[in-house]
Amino acid sequence: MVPGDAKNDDGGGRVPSQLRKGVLEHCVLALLRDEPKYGVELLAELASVSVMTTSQGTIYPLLSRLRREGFVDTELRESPSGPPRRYYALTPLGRTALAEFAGAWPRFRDAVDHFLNDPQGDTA
Amino acid sequence: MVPGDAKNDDGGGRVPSQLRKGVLEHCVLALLRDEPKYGVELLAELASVSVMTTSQGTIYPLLSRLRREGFVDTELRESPSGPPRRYYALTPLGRTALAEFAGAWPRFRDAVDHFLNDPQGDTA
DNA sequence: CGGCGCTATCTTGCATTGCATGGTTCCTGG
DNA sequence: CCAGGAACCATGCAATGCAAGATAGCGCCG
Repeated sequence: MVPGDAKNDDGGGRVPSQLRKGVLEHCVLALLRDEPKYGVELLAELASVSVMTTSQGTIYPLLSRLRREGFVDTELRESPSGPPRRYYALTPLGRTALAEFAGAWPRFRDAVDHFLNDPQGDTA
Repeated sequence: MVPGDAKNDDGGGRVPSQLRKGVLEHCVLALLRDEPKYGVELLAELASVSVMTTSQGTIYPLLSRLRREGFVDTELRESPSGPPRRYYALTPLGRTALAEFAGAWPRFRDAVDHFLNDPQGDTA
């Protein structure tokens, strides 16, 4: 098994992996907002908030997609020790997508909160 | 096309359909928390919060899955006018699943908020 | 100098799940 | 009887996270 892989994080609260669908991509864009980062670095920053822990098999296909669709630009840089790293940087298109998601997310989040807390539409 | 179908709700705020993955199912469980409901009724209540608008092609396979996995129990009742309706009611297992999700959701929600608002881990 | 392990990237195949489309059944109204 | 609507369901597709495995550069230690 490849080191750095993440199994199901049952400790403390299992979050169905399906929840991450369509969100992980935008979290990655958010992480790139201020500066370019490379794959393993992104993986570590995601894992710093345990529910977002994911694996290389998830992040690399995702990054390839972002690149193919023009949301990020890449640049190969040498590492001080180890193989070269591929850095990903937001393009203007990527920034637009991030802003769109940032606008849509609160509506979605509040909708789920609504159904969980007030499923019958009771008047509070 | 079947009446009552919902296309992409672009008006007012596009929410990627992938976002709903793994959430819709639990919203349905939440809607059934207090009383049994039938398919078209669930569809209408979901649509009352526009970002959750979905179609029959989504809800019926989902309900079948919930039934197959023992989260809901079903009962056929006659309608005052029209074909009989299949009512879905939560089983104890379904309540457990709902409670689990209700516990996991806030962690997930806060994680996304974190990345969107504070991607670099800055101290506020 | 040669093997081992670490960092880092990438590929393949699969499972889950929302969605579009289309079809069937039952009831009501003309 | 026929038209139309309400309600249910099945099929096939597409998006995407994931497990598992392959490859390559670099440094350490024997």
